[in-house]
Amino acid sequence: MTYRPVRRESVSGQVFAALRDAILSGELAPGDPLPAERELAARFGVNRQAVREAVGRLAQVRLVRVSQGGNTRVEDWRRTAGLDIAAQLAGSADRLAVATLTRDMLEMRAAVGSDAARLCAERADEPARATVRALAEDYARIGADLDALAAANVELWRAIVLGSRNVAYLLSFNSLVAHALAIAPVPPQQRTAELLDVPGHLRLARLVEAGDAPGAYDQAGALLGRSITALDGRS
Amino acid sequence: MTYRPVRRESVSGQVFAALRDAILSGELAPGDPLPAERELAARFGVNRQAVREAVGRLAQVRLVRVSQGGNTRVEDWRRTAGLDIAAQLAGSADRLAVATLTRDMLEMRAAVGSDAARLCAERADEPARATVRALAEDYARIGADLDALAAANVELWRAIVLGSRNVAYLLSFNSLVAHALAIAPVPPQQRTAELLDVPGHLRLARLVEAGDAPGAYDQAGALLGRSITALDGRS
DNA sequence: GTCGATCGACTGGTCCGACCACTTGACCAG
DNA sequence: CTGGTCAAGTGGTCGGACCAGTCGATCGAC
Repeated sequence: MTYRPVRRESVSGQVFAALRDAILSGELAPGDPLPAERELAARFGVNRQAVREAVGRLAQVRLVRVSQGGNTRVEDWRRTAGLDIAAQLAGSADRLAVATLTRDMLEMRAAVGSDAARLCAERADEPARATVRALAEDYARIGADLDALAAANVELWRAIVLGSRNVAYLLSFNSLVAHALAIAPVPPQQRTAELLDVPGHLRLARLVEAGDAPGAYDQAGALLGRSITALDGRS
Repeated sequence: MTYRPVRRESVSGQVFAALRDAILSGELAPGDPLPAERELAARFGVNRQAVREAVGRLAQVRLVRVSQGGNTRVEDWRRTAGLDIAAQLAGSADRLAVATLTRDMLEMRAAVGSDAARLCAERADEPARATVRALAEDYARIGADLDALAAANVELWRAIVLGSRNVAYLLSFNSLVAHALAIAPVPPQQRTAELLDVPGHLRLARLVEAGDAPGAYDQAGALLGRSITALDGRS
């Protein structure tokens, strides 16, 4: 048998998850007041502090809005929540399938990634270009191990995004990576075509290093687009 | 004189802000252990609960990682943090200028927005298309009031992003909008050219409604790119 | 001396019960 | 109708206690 880490979640974490799911699933509709903290504490059978921590985290991701004296109200996550809750949308959201979510992430990755490659070719400094080149060469040395390729792929792309000198892209990239791990492990078999295209990645690195912005943009789009079409079939 | 809301921030909010700034500014380096909660409470002169709430929020945005028994350690926000902290990077981050951050946001908006327009033209259902059309017509009726245009612009784009049926884009859009409000009010004078191009927005809406994906993509890119170049000059 | 178990100090996690600060709405006087 | 008062309810803070893990120093067996 395989040994996996024992499930060990803090009380406040469980409360957070429960409320989050209730909100994302629509059970608690936008505008609804959350039950009072004291009541939630009683209902969950935990201390009020635990509830407060959970609510604080919910507020941090803008799933609720608290106001002293007044009620804590459920926000409309479609209008307020940020990319960081995407992963947690998988099971809980209305009828949102994992496949759809994955497709969405891949699409965004393609849009952001190719523009980052363009900017990287345009304004990365020398060290950054060298890093991209080195990581691309590492990538080429790996072989056919899909998991290793996926890991190295993340590092290569991180270097490209860093080279783009665009913080927004960098932070989005972090979210996408984090969620890719959180959701279904981004079916690597669906990324086979992309990951195994070693020459394509080398070419991308060369274009970036040469400062060929349009070329890098196109090549990045070609690479990243592959996994999307691989995933299509319903849509 | 103008009356603005009195500044009123909760204790835990202040602690959160202080620690966040210390991390984003590099004062607390990645890997560093955070002082113990009890000590932070003493140093800030607040109760430990307040500290705990602040730390919980920091963990939620992945600026720190807590582990029972062990120390709470500072994460490398460049590798872990999500888009939601972007706004708060403005003053605190290393040497990150507001102008750069704004440019980054605009660039991302352009990349995401134009692809969203493409997808919206491709797979929005009828009601969604009708909404886009209606909002574009509203937009055209506003006139030269830049603030009103900016507000209507957000709604129009929200409809387009919704029509794209891509949740990742939707959530990113939320973050971008939220932060645009948080940072410098996105110098509207730098968006003048974009905002005042009413025919351009109407054309975009028509292309979306007609299902012309490439056309919508190009038109969106043209509109959104304008504010970036308007902001350039150093770069 | 090396290895391993033990133990204690320290850190985060939870709980209790109390009080403060604020909002809301009912009520009442003008 | 207006404005003020008041009580109830809600979030915010406090302190002090104890539980539950981690980590390193210590000490015994080999």
